[in-house]
Amino acid sequence: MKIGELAKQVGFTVETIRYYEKEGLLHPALRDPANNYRRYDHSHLERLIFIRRCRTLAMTHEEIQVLLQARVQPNASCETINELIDEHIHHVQARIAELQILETQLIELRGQCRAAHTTRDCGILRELDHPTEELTEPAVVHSHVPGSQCRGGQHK
Amino acid sequence: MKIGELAKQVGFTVETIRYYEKEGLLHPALRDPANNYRRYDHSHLERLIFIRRCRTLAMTHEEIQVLLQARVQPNASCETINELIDEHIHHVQARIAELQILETQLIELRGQCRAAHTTRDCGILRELDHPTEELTEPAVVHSHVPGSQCRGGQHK
DNA sequence: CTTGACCCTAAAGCAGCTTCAGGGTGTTTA
DNA sequence: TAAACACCCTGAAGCTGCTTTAGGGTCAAG
Ligand SMILES: [Zn+2]
Ligand SMILES: [Zn+2]
Ligand SMILES: [Zn+2]
Ligand SMILES: [Zn+2]
Repeated sequence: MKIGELAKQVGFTVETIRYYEKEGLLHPALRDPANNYRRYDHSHLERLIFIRRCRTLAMTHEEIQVLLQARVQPNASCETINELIDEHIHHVQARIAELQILETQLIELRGQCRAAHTTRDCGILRELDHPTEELTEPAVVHSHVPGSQCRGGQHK
Repeated sequence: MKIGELAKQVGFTVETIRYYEKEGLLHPALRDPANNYRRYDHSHLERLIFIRRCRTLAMTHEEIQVLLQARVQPNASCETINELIDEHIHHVQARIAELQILETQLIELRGQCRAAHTTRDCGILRELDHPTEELTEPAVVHSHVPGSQCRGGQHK
């Protein structure tokens, strides 16, 4: 099948699939000699489904590579896999903890302004200007899983 | 004061401060005509402290710009500020919710392998290969606050 | 007068894509 | 038969918020 159909089947865009090939996550497809189009078979599809599931679980390409390796070594011990998943769970839990601290701080900050008034008298700005507690220290350390930063608003 | 001292006072690196100037978060500093070094005064310091607090709270530069604007318009209503903070709290809460779903899924996945054996028989790989439930759907939608993805391990 | 600490700029790198620019292929339809 | 349209290709740049690198000037102390 051609890349467009593959994309539809697995739920990636064609660009993403080409990107994965370039990154080495997906084996290069055979090319149709007539037009140089990529041709995919069932093994590509299975591999992409696997990758998609891993990405859905927020693994890095590096982590996924390890799992893909293990997948083609059926006689090896699965200890590596277990460790990887365990570590990854820690990554996610660490990020959750960071974000929960953030949430608390933000809600407290929000509480500094109840009624609408001029910015001059806004408790929020005041708080941001003169951090009261030493919450100046980064609640968000750079743990392995990002997600502390707030990205540009693409929600309409 | 020079950039190095300012950096020490506010806890940014000099590179970050120069970067903020280039991005328009921080007003360009006056330059010492003799050597072209940047010279900072107290207002720069205050502004940087404000920015630092906002970054600690995981706001984007865009969000911070809005707050900085409000800060220099003392007679405007602080409604904008309240809305911004409220929205930002939602960003964080949404990301926490996503990560908690992730956590649940990962722990369930981990439960597929109890004893160590060969990868051929590993329940984890099996599960990743053939997603049982339709958890194939992205638990991690791209909400405004990132943090679903797991970045390359820089923890030693 | 050299060492070391500090300052400068411009460009590239990070993760994981997405978007763009510029062009070929292939089927359908007016 | 030609235009329209959907699909394919490549390579490079853009996104976020910095950090790192390369390559160089400035200045105080020893
Ligand atoms: Zn991880
Ligand atoms: Zn207010
Ligand atoms: Zn936000
Ligand atoms: Zn196992």
